[in-house]
Amino acid sequence: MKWSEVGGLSCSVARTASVIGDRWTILILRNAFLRIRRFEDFQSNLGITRHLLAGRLKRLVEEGILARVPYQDAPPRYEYRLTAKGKMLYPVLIAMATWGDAFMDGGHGAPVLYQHKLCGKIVKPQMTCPDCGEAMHAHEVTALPGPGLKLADAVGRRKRSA
Amino acid sequence: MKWSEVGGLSCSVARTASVIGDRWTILILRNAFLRIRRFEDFQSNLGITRHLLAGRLKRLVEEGILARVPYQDAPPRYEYRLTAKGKMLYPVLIAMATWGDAFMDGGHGAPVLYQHKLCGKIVKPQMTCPDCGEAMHAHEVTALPGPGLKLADAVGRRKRSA
DNA sequence: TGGACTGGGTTCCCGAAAGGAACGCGGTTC
DNA sequence: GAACCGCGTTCCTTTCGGGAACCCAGTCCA
Repeated sequence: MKWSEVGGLSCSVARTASVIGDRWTILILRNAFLRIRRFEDFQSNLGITRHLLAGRLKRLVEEGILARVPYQDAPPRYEYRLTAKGKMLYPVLIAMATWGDAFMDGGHGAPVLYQHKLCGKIVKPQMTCPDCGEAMHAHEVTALPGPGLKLADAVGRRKRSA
Repeated sequence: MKWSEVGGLSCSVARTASVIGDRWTILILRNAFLRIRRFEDFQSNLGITRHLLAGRLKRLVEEGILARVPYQDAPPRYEYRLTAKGKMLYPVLIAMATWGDAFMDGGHGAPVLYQHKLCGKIVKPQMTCPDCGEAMHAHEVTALPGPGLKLADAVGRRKRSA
């Protein structure tokens, strides 16, 4: 399955999903952002089987999202650290956390709070337009074909009936 | 597997991942945001098997992310529309699209551009702090235990060695 | 100097889920 | 009344995930 081209167009969401679009990978990244870096720590913290963890870490390293770096020489040991590319996934994780806090908290409130170091406030991060600074919601955004578009999409085939 | 509690804590990311954390579900939601609403359209657009599509749509309806609403009476036909809860997932999809555009474009540029209707500009949405308005990056955020936290996390067990 | 330990994996087996394709079914159109 | 449409469901095969055991180099300790 060529996930990156699912949907009849070269879709950035599909390409991203092809890399981080499974539960374990998302949770590994979450832990990576929480400064967990070692095989044993990922394994014990997540309860993932060693087998799957090895595969996921390998994939993330291949994709340049994690880097396998030595942290001691004798015996040689490695840890997995987010690369710059990996760190750029933070908005995805934060968006998921924010949504989960809002809708899946089971009535107990958010399990984790996010404090913005620059201003010191506990905040719920939001997606904004870098141009006008306003929050961006689904109905305020228009998707347009870009330069990397390869194939026609089904959008517009059936005109919005609402 | 109780995905919502993986990691030894009731994690919002895990809870969100338990609902939308697989490739097909993400792509279905992407299409839903692109105003695709009908079984046949999802199926032909994504190439997903009818079997899996039926299951994913059912799950998303159960979770209150999509609503199955009739659009004609004879014969009775239904379409799947994002609920308010579903629409709140837009930041997750936008974050994924933005990341994919930045790192997975294969050198061809972004396949889809996002125009903010309020200001008319083509933008790359970003995560910001609603308090101070600055962009939020991974190293500028501190995660703190919140009221919904049930169990101790491994964070802090091994003090940041970097 | 050899036994236990540690970090970081790999192998094996089995049951669950995904892929692919065909089938079903109520209702409508020609 | 045959074809068609929208929306699924069933069946079968292949792949993937869960669980546990095993491995292995290097170190620590007696």
